[in-house]
Amino acid sequence: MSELPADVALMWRLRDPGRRGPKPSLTVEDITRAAIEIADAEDLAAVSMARVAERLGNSTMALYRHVKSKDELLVLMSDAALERPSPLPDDVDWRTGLTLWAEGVLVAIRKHRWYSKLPISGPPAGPNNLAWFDSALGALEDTGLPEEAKVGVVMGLMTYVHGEIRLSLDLAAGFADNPNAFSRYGAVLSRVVDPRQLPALARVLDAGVFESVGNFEAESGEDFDFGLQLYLDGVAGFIDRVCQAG
Amino acid sequence: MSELPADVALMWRLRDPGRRGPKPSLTVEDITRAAIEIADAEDLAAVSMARVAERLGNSTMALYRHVKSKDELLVLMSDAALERPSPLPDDVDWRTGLTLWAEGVLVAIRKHRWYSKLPISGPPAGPNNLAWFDSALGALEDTGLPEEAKVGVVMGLMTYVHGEIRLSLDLAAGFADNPNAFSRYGAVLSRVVDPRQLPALARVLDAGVFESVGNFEAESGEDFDFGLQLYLDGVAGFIDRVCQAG
DNA sequence: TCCTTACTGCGTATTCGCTACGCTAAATAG
DNA sequence: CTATTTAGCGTAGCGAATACGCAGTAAGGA
Repeated sequence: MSELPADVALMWRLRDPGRRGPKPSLTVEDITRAAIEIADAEDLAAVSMARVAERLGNSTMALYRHVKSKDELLVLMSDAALERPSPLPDDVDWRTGLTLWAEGVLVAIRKHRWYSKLPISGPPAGPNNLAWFDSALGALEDTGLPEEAKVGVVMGLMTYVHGEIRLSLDLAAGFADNPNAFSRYGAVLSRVVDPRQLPALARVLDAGVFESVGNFEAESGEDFDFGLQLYLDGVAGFIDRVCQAG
Repeated sequence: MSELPADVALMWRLRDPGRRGPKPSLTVEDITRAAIEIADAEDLAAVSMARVAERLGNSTMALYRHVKSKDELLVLMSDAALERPSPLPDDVDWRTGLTLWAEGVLVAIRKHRWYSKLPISGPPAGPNNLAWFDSALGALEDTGLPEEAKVGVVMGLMTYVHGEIRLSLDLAAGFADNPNAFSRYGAVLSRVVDPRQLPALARVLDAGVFESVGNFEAESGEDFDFGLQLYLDGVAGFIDRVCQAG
């Protein structure tokens, strides 16, 4: 029985209950929760070991008895911040299932706007992340795809969904700083784009695409769904192809 | 004539050539180039103002005459690190064009493995980023899509491509640290996944999907192309639908 | 020519972050 | 009761970003 990586063991709460020594007054979960609360209230950049310890009424160095480094804490946060997915209804087709799934991810991450600023440490390994992974795979159960293809489809979907969320949250942050940033973007580009050198972009600007002010939240939701449905269209074609061949 | 944002002005080299005072011994391009060289050779984390200044034979604080903050420097790096796209051949259809485009982005970013660790500061605004944007829009020129739809398609594509690159570069980094990390991943999961709670994932593990060791580079390239083609399948359907309706 | 003025380079110092190290005290095993 | 393990934490080292102000330099104007 080889050792599991330390962060995985922590996320799954697999620790031989240490016998000797004083009772811990802190748990890893406390630390993770406190860090998440700070990030929620302020920013990921506001999460320092000192701030977390202060919020728990402990000294900075006490945290290092429970967490090897700040990076490890970030890994723990990346699993703990996601709540479990609610189970998909049994009677929906794969496409509805994956759409619901994607919207669920969106809802879950929107509660923690710092989430997509976390560094990627590796493939999903914590209980919550794996539960989401499982949920998406489950939606493909009746498609008849081979397991490896399911993994490919779900990986691509995760990439798209996380990328889109990252982008829209970051743009939303810039938007909050400066409410007319979006229409201003069109103005800046038209000052700088030379139609000789960037003709296609110039046509887009002429068409006024970046001038609509509108409701930013709503528009970014539309973009999210638009790209998602394109990807799912592709998946549908892929499933047809595989199943006719099989 | 309203002011452009400072970073945009710097990226486009729009600065009234200062008249009085000593000749600058540094330029913004020097600074940006030095920072990129450090990041290439070591890591994005190795880029500190002190290191950049040292490499240029200047003092740390001298940099601040040319760059407002380190964040601004990162923005400059994010444009300067991308070389211009080579023009797409004139006679290819949109799909071939976008595939070439995506591969070009992949090649360009692979030269700077720190690229996807940069924080997103906003929509593309520098000359190189906009050239890539223009290039992708140009590939859709003959499709008859309205300009706004082209933008949506390209935005989704950028999201997917950048997300996939980010993921694959980060996994590759973990892989370099520990060459059997991938097969180890399967072992870790099977230790931790309960088939009762995560049945779909357990089936994937049983099928041995995470046990192939193989050539990691090649496999990640396949995944990249697989997801890309799924997305482009979706775009093809979208174009058909729009053009039939129009 | 000489002064004014704007601008560059840079030394100093502050503030903040992560974390190695080692001490003290607590709790348990034998 | 003693030895051992472990928790909390104070101190200190190191490195990073950057505010501030001084000194020297080159152009414009008299």
